[in-house]
Amino acid sequence: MAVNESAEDYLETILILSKKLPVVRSVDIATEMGFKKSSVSIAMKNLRTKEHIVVSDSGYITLTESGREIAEMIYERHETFRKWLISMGVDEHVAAEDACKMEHVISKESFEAIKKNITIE
Amino acid sequence: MAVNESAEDYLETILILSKKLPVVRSVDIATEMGFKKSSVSIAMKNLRTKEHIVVSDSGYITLTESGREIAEMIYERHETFRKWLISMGVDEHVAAEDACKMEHVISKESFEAIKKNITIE
DNA sequence: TTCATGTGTTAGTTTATCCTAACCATAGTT
DNA sequence: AACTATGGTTAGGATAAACTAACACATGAA
Repeated sequence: MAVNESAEDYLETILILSKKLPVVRSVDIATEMGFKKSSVSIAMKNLRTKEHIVVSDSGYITLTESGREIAEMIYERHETFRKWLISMGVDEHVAAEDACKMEHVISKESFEAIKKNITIE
Repeated sequence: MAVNESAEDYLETILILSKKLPVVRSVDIATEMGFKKSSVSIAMKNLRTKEHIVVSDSGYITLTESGREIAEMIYERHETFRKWLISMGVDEHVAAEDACKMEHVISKESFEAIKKNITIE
């Protein structure tokens, strides 16, 4: 179940894209993340072998149970940190960037403690 | 002046060690961080060429002005996050670990906002 | 003096991610 | 049918940061 930071980012991006696109393809991920399609291709191969995603014959990517779990965990952290920082007056762009990094490095225990203790707005 | 995460960790460790040891050597850093001495040797070479440290003939390491600045910034963040997490009930060990990661990834702007808004204790 | 220990360095390896470049397949257009 | 664009894959390169292994050097003890 353990994944590295890079894989977490890809999974989160797939989740976000699946909210706004009818289907998610490698090239969509590459565009969104600003990576080359070759990099995404290899990352998808890894996620596939770890069974965090399934890829259809047409190249449509969907999260598996485990992939979705990771993606949603990361996404929740992202949104929590981002909104919290913004509510304290941090620039929106900076807040999103910092949230994007903090979301990966924090333990479950610390995140739960923070979530319980902070007030947004 | 920009340094990467790894270099920041080394500088912070040198600062911490200099508070509790009469002199700081490569091997002390290796022991503290759990790295091999060869890794530390190379890291010290980099810090030396960037003039963040000075190494005496006997191998004693001291921070330069710029090195100390970085180390103290990181250390302040570390202590702020660590104490804050502990004050919210997070296990001491986990708090230290998470602080050690958060300290590197956050922007100055976000850190100042957090520092202003959190209450420790 | 010889030998073990402690410290530091160097060379070369590993792993993780990114990259460029080249290629293949499909589908739509002329 | 031939061309072109789109999307995916593969091979190979770059970089960063750790590693192992081997060696140099100094010092203190047998």
